[in-house]
Amino acid sequence: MHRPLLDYICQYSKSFLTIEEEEMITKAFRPKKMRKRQYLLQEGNVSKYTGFIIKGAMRQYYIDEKGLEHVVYLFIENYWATDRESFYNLTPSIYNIEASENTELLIITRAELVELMKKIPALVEMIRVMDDRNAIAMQKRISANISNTAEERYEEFIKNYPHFAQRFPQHQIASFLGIAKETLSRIKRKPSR
Amino acid sequence: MHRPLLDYICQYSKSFLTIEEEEMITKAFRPKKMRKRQYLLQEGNVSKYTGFIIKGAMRQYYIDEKGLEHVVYLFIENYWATDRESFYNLTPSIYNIEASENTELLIITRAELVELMKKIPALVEMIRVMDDRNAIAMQKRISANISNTAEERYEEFIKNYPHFAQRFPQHQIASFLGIAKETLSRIKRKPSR
DNA sequence: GTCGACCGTTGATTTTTGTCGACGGTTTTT
DNA sequence: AAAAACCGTCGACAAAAATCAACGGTCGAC
Repeated sequence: MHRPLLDYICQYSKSFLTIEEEEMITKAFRPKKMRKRQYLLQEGNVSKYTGFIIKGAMRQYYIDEKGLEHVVYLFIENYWATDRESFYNLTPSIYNIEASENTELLIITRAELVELMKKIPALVEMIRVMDDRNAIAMQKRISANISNTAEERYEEFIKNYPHFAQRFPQHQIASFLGIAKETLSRIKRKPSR
Repeated sequence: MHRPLLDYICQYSKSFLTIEEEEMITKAFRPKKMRKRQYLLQEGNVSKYTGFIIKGAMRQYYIDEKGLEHVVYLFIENYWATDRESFYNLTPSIYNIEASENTELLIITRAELVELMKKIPALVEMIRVMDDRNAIAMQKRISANISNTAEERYEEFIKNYPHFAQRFPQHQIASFLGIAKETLSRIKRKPSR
């Protein structure tokens, strides 16, 4: 079941892994099965693991002072789920990461990951490339948030992430886009052009 | 004039630089002086350089289809100015990076940076740490954008970046926060608590 | 099979924010 | 020194989106 992860590393590092490296990775990333509604991370805890999603879907959200949920990330296969700040600093997180479907993950702790990075250059390179792509994606999301209307943001979301709309309930997508669920419902109803 | 950069690398990589490393860095990062209103990057061009700001201030923005300017980043001393996507992929950028004051930079090309990273581990480590901090900062900005009102976003901005309010005109800060300049003017007028 | 959560939808209304036009005070340019 | 550009502010109004309340459908738990 580690194949998707190994492929992923090769793809993004643009290099090959030796058999020994593959074995080290397979040993370090432990499989974890989660049922729908289980938490990979709960508010107040340290984000102990980074999880690579093999099969399933998750969402990351926080609860504000008024008790309202705000979705900050949606994850499906081949995404990395963790609260980066908490995972790196080992500080308590304000976020929850919850399985939206029954989900299979490969998980690793910070200490294990640091060790593995010392031994496997391709992993370091993969992480660097992911950081870059992630920074670019976040920049685009910020651009959309500061300059587009709710409708434009939704259309862009559907265009860029067509699979997500089928996997997550509509009110969570609305939250992810920063709009009320009723507003999203009305946007979808009205004939776009 | 390279001292701030060398200090910066030591600080974030948590390691020391040898004399030889310092010399390599000093040779690779070239000083560039820019007058207010000059461009480090213009829309349509490749973001050829990454610039480390020694003295001064810059802003990164783009012009939308309606001809309106949207500020996506504000930079002051000890910030890195570049369009990451364009710099990394060598593709044309949609952004402009303009000096808001007379500014002194240290600039480096992608090819030079790649070479330098092969020779200086502390530089690689510094970039990794910066990527982390940057990802965390962007995540917070996204959280604020999807869940806070204009007034809350402004207060958070003032709290987290107190120096910026003095360095940039108010309408640029409004744009950065994703609100109309008139709205920001009204927020400031009204007695906050 | 029934009950209760969850989910999406709709209408009515309120709140927030944007747009437009105008004005006076600076600063910059010529 | 005059002209032009820039900047923040304000009022009136329009548009966008949030909020509140209610309803019917689906699905899972018991």
